[in-house]
Amino acid sequence: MALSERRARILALIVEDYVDSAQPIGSATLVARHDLDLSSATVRSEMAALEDDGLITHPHTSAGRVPSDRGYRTYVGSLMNERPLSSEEELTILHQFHQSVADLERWVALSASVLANAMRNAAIATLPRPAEARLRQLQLVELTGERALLIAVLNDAAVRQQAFEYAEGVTQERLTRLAGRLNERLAGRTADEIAALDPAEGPHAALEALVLGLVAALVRDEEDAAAEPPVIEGVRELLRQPEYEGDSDRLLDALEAVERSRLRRAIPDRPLGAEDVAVVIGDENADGPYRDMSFVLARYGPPGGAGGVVGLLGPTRLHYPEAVAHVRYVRDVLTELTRRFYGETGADAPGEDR
Amino acid sequence: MALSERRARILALIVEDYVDSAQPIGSATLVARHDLDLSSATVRSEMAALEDDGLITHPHTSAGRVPSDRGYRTYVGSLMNERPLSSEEELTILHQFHQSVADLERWVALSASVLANAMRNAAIATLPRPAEARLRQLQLVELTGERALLIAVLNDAAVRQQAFEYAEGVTQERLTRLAGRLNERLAGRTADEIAALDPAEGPHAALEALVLGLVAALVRDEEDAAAEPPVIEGVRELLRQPEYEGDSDRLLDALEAVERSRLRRAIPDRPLGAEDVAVVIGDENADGPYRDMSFVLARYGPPGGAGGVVGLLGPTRLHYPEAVAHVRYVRDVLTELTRRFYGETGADAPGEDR
DNA sequence: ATTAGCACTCGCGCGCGGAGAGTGCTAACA
DNA sequence: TGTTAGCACTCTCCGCGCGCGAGTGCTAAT
Repeated sequence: MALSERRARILALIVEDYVDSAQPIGSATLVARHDLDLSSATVRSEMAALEDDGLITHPHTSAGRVPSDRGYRTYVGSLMNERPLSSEEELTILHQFHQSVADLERWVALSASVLANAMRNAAIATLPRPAEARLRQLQLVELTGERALLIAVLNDAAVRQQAFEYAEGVTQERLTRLAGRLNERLAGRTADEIAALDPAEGPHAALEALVLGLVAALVRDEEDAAAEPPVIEGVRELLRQPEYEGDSDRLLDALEAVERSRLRRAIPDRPLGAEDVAVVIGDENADGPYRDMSFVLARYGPPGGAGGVVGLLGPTRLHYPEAVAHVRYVRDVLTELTRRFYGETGADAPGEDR
Repeated sequence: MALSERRARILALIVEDYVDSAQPIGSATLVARHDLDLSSATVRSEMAALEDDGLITHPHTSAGRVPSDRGYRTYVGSLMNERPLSSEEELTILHQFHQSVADLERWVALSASVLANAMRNAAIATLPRPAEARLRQLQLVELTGERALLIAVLNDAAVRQQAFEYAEGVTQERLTRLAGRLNERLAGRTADEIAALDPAEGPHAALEALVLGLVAALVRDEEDAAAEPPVIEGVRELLRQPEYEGDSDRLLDALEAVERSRLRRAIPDRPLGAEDVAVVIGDENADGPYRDMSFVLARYGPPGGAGGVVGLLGPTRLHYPEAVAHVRYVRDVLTELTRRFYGETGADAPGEDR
């Protein structure tokens, strides 16, 4: 059931007006606001048809029309045109990155912050996870006579630490020697490879086995995209949206939805394609609290390399064209920064020198 | 103007009833609920006196009485008795710590979580900061030809990292030698001492100076208690309190108040005494958003050693006796864990073996 | 197919009035 | 002199009815 051009036009106008005003849109208002060459009666009959198709609804009999989730989906899928950012907008965004220190974690948080600000909604971003985690180097530091710290540097330059205890008193010197020995055997290995290694013989076998186990666990965690919940910014922007105004219950529900541990599960774990920006609208979300919200997500990071997810979270009433454009651009910037951080020399990307 | 015993008793009852019910307390209700040997008229005249003293107020003419901030202050200062925790309550709390892994950062977050749960309000905790930060050990790891990672382990077992770039290509081997040399010179030094060191001579002088500067900055940051904002747990518990029910504006204000960067500034930086639990009530707070909230805070950590702050944040209508008792106990547990983590063998403390 | 006209619906804001909780004052009482 | 019963008074809260206005759906004319 392809929409007639006129009907599609009307749907698009309803979506756009409603996104702007957060008010149900009436036929007369629509005609007036856009100087349509139609009477309000005609628009009404088209609206009735759109409602039959399940693309818009009525809050109640005597109110204007509001897009349904399916209506937004149709709009996003085939009706909207994706207004790319102006170069000023791009510069404003780039500028914020250039002011920050050269640290991947900051950049990730900054991405969310930039998106949240630009779109006046919440934004999320996950730290980059390598496609495959390998140990780069480990170090052992004595804390007290029977307590030590294991520090592991991974191939994605992440530093993980873990304190542990052991029975016998061990000196820093012995720990350093052990670290040196282990580095030779473990550098560049994956968690599985480390776990499969033959246990050592000799006097320090117990300690060595202990450390081996810890290292394997640390490396394994690193691959697990779900390990670290995403950062979220702009929660207050989100909650200031009119959908929550004066409705404390919905507001608290939304607050529950943006809890980091909950978000970790809500983000689709199926890897997003490299190029596209995914839009998940309302009831397309599996998890309850997100049923009246939308995600606009993209994967960042070089193809096949370390990467994460960055994107927006808002009510279904989102400025989708702007949202997609912003997410796309921030993703591109972040991909380039990631690439540069890991020192791969890839093709040039949107952000120029710094 | 010392309160007569009867008047004090009435104030205490008003505070306690109001804390329980969140409803203004009328004279008749008070008499009925507590079987007072007084008529409501007598209570009314006492209430009028308490109101003259500024200890309670009227929301409006025909409503019951509500404690003022000064009323709470008087109650906390001299009227309440500090119900210590029952041993079941203590065990429940200890239990939660024992189930967690042996990691100080987790423990700190857990403390806030435990407090928030027990008191159905928000709770905060800062990571421990050493009284004096010293470098324990550093390590340099090559990332790419012109990018490396500096890892510093500090005397409080904290691990800090910082990526940096330099012009010439440098091998891991050279970095390792440099790290070894620097460790000999820098181990156990404070930021000031590191910054005051003579710059190196020779071929790697530039690189060495760069690393020295970074190390000094990292160590200095560590001493800065304000560097890392406190963790906060139980925000939703707090916002579910009746004071915010149905009032989205106040709710959003409170949400602003619990933002971590804001909390960092709100926590009194004057070091709390070792023993006491500090209660900051309503308008005793300098910062606006906290004017109708109360903190119940305590310092944890061995005296003179590494420590932080743990405590509660709620509306002024708090169960102060329980709050103080809980904060005190969690502080004691956390102090003991901190002490154990750093390997000092101090006197025994509440938590027993694990 | 489009449109003007029209009756109808329903949410929203407003004013009103009564119920209920609580106060403050006064006068009587021990 | 402190305490208490009695009473008038004050406000808030809540439900109710009502009119306004925006908007719909239908019908009949173009």
